[in-house]
Amino acid sequence: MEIPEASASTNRAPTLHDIAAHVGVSVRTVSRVVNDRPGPAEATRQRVLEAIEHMEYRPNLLARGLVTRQSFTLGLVATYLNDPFFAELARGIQAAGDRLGYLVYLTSSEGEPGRQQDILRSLVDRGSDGVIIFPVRGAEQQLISVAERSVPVVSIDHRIEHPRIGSVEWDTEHGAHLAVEHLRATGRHRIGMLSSRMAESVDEPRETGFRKAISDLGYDVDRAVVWTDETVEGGALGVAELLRRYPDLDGVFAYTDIMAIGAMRALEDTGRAVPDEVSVIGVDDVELSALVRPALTTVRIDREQMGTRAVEMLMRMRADPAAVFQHEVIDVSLVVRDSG
Amino acid sequence: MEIPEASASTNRAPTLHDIAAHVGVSVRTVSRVVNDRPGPAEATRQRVLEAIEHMEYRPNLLARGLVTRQSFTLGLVATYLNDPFFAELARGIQAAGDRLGYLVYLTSSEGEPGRQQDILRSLVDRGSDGVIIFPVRGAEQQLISVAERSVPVVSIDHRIEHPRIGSVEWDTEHGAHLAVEHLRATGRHRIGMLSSRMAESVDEPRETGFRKAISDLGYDVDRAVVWTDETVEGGALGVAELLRRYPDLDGVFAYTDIMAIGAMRALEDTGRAVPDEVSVIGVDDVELSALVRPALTTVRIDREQMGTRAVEMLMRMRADPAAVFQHEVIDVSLVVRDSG
DNA sequence: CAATTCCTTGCCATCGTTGGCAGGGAAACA
DNA sequence: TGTTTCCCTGCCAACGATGGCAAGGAATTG
Repeated sequence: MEIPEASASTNRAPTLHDIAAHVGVSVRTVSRVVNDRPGPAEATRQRVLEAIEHMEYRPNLLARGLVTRQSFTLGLVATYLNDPFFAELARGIQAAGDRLGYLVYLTSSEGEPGRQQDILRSLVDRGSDGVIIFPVRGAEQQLISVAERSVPVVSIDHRIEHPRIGSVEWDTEHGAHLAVEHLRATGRHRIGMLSSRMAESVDEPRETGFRKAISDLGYDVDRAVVWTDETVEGGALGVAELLRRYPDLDGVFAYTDIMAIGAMRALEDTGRAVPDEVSVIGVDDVELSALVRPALTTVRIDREQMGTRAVEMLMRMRADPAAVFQHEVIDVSLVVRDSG
Repeated sequence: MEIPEASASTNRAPTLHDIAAHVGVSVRTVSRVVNDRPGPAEATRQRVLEAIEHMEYRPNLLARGLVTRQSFTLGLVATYLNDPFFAELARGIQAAGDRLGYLVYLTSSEGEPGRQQDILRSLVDRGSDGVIIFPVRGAEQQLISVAERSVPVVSIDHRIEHPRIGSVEWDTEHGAHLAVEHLRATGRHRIGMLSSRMAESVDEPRETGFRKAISDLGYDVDRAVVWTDETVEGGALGVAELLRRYPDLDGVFAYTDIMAIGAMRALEDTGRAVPDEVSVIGVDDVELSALVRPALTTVRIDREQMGTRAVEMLMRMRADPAAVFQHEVIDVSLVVRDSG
């Protein structure tokens, strides 16, 4: 009564060694059973399996990863975690990874190159088997470093010209066309775009599509674009700037739904009715867009499909490290609701 | 010229061994420098640091974790990833973990015990240093198993009576009081509650608070509660059921904002004006709630603070595994907007 | 019955790191 | 100059798993 029982419940987890000792075979044999590899006789296999069950053995994935150089871990680097867009994308990626036994590190760069660098290092240090990333514009070199350390990288929504980096993109240039054409078909002719601050210094398909689509309208295409944050506030600020430039503004094409919603609120605050006086169209089709009033007209991009395709591409790159230049483009479609 | 240069760019990452060989010291010495431990002379330290810099050495965290039994990895098990509530919580947790050098596995149980079990195993197998979880009700035993494998567990919003499991909760019973009192103060007397399906078989503070707060209204408290999914659709379906029971319904208290929004949409669809005919109050104060129209009145629960506190508690449990019974309660407040 | 083959199993090294301990050299003391 | 002390440094084992190879035994063949 005086010696307290060793707390069996907090014991170290059993290892291959413990199972081997218990059954009376070698560690190597147990390992073969665990990995379902040929060798062990049926009788041995059964005894080992029983011990595994009974002792609640679970393989140590750190140790296994050290030898096999596979951690069954994936990294997702989003931009903003609280943007519902990424949440839905993460869901698609997680679901796809899940089927293959992968667990996902979810992180966010907050759009800062320094943070992105830290995160990428952190992922590589932990032996991630691949990285799916919404790259911060202008920090492509970081991705190249990762890829050259033999970690597959898939870039989302932004093509990077490097033989070891794949990409999955939406055809947002086409999406911009659809949006602007819809605005024009409904009689709008003073159309501005709220673009992303991240797109300011690079060619961005949504902007390109927008510029092309309004180029014949007879006013300065460049002034029709405002760069701002990809947030609700950013959208509100951006539309205020557009109104300053064009008091007769009657159509807005926003880089994301979130920005479009900010724009709608700001327009209402200045007493302009949406869509009666100004139409607003976004891009993404986040769940929220169907819930706000007026419900947002938007260019739908399929995030579940994106997640699946990105993970599949990663797996292909893993299987064949020499594979080169993979770029996939996913179709988009216009969802017409009430805002435009 | 005939022998192609070994592609330096895709070489294996350098190890302690490589650094040691390059500088001409032992692996042990390099390890000491990397970990900033006393021993190496200043001159040696400098030479090693230079080599580390020059060869771009990064420690292999799998190998380190194997020895030290620390992976600098945290697991977060949410319920639904696409619920903005969790996205904002994840953000708080990630920010807190980040400061301490931890990376976060983000996963979702989808409310299914089986999935929760798989995820927990997966996290433990990868040597996670701790788990923060929104537990599936009725599957508490799974958490206990994890805790007894010496992995700290912090449960969110649901207390589990076990010495090795901590919890961080919001005072949602008080929140329910605030909500119902506000409804009554604004003249409502036929008030129903949309509760969570997960709460059907257990005592749930929000329900308890609700029941107490309407107990003197003179109608059957039990019939005033409907259990439904924590989704937009769930909210819509639930409010339809409440209307069937009480055609003169004039107040709704929902388990979450998302459900409240679904309820608002369903009420509008039946021609009932919010808040003129029926008031709606939610719980959470997700970003979305300020954006929908009418803007949602809600019980605000602070998710950033929650994330920080949960991570801090995990660290305390790690530091002192014998620590027992930690339960923290975070205050809530009513945010009055337009819906009620 | 001896030789060959196949099936099963075990031993040893390895992955990249850290912990414990011992040893070498220089500095400090007597 | 001999001895003690204190820095530094390096060797070996360990963490928990897998890979390559060899060895033991049974089964098959000549």
